Amino acid sequence: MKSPKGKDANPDRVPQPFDLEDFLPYRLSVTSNRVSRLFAAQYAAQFGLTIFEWRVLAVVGRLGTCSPTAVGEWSAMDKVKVSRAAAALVAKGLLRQSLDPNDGRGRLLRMTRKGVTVHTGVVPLARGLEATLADGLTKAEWATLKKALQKLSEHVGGMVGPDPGGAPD
Amino acid sequence: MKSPKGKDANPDRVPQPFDLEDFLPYRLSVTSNRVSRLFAAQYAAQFGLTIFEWRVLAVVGRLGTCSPTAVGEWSAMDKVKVSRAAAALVAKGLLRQSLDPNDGRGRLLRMTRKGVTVHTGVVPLARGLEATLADGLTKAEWATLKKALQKLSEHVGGMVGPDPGGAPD
DNA sequence: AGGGGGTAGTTATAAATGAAATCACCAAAA
DNA sequence: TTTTGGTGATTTCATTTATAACTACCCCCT
Repeated sequence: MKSPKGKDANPDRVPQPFDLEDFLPYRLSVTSNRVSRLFAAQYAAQFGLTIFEWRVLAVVGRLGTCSPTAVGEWSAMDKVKVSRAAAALVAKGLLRQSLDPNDGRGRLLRMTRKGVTVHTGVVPLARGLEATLADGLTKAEWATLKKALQKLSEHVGGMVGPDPGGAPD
Repeated sequence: MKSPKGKDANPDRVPQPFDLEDFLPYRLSVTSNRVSRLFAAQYAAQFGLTIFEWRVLAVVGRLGTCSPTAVGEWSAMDKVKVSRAAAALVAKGLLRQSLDPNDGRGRLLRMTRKGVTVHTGVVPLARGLEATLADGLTKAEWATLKKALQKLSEHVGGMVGPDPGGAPD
């Protein structure tokens, strides 16, 4: 329950009331976490994937064979997360990792047949879940939400370090 | 950099392109994390507080003397997080914890004088930072963003377990 | 040709987290 | 009054996650 019922017969609070409920960073965090948990539960239940694994799979699906670095750039994940998620996907047989013939340091990730199968299964799930989110809002609200998040993200991105991947989708 | 420059001369991607960039849960997560890191850095630098400590302080400031459970309800934090953050605040001398005279199991949290001082210092910082976020958007976008997050949060809250507090503000 | 400085990716170490166990207590029923 | 089931809060422990260190390599410069 969000706003506990009981009367607050409490005298000793500070003068200028500050409400977390109305504070955007808080709202953003709470909403993001709830959404993430919902999606994570579904990815896990239906395909045994974590959010980060799903992100990596999505990027490799999108780009085709590509480097872990590229995956990181497209998924806002740091290299450690990419490395671990990719290793997990390789272990599950959804991805293959090979050496980059053009750069001895680099690696290349590509989907296996099984990876493609899973990918084509997860994408509709993701889209479907996203659609159920959209259900709760008007078309206009949804559009503005997306745009506003994008703008906020860029605006803030300028005053903060590189993305570590953070909380899951 | 978000969209790496290089042409993708890559043939082997899946048929139906799926773009993480355009996927709301992803955008929400990335934005939330960036905002959280920005705020966390400021709270830490200026007042030596973590996000969770700040949340607890904000709630106790808002409600006055109250139980850890109440703090959890108002801050979307689970009891373990509240317990730890409260302990840290007590150690820092910003909060005092006492026994609930009406219930031997319960505890009561109240701010010390020092706690009040810090609170009245952090609140303007938080408001100021929030205002710089708002700078990046139009008034209308900001308002819709808040409303949309609220609605989304409630909409999703219905299909997911209780809030664990998750990623910081 | 052989440093020096830099990048790609992985691995190790330390700190943060969450689930479950624990402790102390309450309140209702027998 | 003792038992039983349950709640508030803390603590423990296994896992997750972040930070830092490391390995292997590239490339430019001299």
